[in-house]
Amino acid sequence: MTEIRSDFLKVFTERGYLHQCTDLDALDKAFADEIVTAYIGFDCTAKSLHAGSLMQIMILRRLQQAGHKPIVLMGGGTTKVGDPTGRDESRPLITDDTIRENMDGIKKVFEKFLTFGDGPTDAIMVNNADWLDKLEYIPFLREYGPHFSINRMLTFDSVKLRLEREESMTFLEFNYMILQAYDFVELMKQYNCSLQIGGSDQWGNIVNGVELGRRTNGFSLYGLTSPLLTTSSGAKMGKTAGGAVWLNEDMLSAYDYWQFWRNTEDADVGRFLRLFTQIPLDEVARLEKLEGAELNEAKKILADACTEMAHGKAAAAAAAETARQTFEMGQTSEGLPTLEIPKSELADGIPAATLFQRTGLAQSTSEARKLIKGGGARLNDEKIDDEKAVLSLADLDGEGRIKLSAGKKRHYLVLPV
RNA sequence: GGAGGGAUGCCUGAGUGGUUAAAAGGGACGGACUGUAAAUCCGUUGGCUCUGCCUACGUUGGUUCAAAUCCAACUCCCUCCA
Repeated sequence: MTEIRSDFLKVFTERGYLHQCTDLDALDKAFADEIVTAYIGFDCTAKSLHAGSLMQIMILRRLQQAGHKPIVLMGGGTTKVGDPTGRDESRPLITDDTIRENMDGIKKVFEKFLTFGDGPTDAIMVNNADWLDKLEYIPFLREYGPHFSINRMLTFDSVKLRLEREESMTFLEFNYMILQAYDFVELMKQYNCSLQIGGSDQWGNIVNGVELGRRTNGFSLYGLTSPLLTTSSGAKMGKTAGGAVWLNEDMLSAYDYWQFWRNTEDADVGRFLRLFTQIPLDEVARLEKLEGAELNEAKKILADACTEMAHGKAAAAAAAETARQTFEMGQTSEGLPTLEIPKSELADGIPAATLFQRTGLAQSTSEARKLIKGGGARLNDEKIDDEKAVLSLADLDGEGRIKLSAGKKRHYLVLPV
């Protein structure tokens, strides 16, 4: 193909967001000549999005910065059906109430990354339940059904893999791709949205939408996908000791979020800097060349930049400072996660295992006991040897608090009140 | 509607009357080594008021001194036939 001309696609390819495109040349021309409206859909299966969706969010942010219009499509309708892509089993059905709650939680994160409003390049958020809920079965089937070939649908990975693995796929799930295709056409009609972006696993769904638009209305639609993200050691992106790396502060603290990025594998630093920060490419090139322990500096810059975007400058700085005190100075920092317990309870004595369980450092008191037995539990930085140890006021440190640690990285402060 | 196969711990998957909280692998967590990395090695991996007790092999009931293992019914899934 010829040289890429548009600013957006230049950034998109240089930074490593590009996986596939339905027609890169034509799309490049569109981006160079006009304001393109593009959308990415998000399922409402949890109260917050997690790091796995961060790449899509960054893409919308970049799109807006390059002078185009992003649409955040909330899957209020499609979540009721459940995307079978990449799943061996049907999703459990989610109730309407839960979907609504999830959507409210997810909305919050976009305000941090995008500028919403009524201007030509302001982001908008729409909910596909607005049109999907109203569909009438027979008219919909008659109008759109003829454009879908079952033969073809069976060849899409989302369906094919299920059938090959001899897992069942219900008719409900089978319809997901039809609805997603219809979304695209609807967004084109309502908002002149001509581009759908998504992860590479969404390719089949996206292509369906592009074709449906062409067949029903003669639209010229485009599809663009980003690579599926895994860490260099092959693990799925977005897991940490405590579970998923949520983007909402009430699901995962800024400190833990910062820690997640700080713990990036060496081999991923450059890639993550390009994908998840806006640090200039020449600076990224310099950072990723650092060797050995020096690479840790790059990881801190990555963590700072990511945390700043998701939680704000102040929270990022606080998280970095807490980490510095905890790991580099070996001190007890105010910024660590904190649990308050009644002073009277501590005066009576409280088993260490129970306290570990209450902070969440251990899932159960049994697990806490095993942690102690295995030598991974510490009290004010001293190893706990007795799994039946009982803590009391005598265990408070000079500052009047107790620091509990599970392993080297997970710490908690217990404050008597 | 008919015939057959299946449902085991976070996941995959062995076990087909007692020594089974249940092999093995994966994942996860902890330890060692390091650089708050990876790889490697070691340990742990149902819960609790923990030398004991309680719950667990789809659900419910039964046989037995004893069941994940045998029987019956039910639920769900798969395959083939109509």
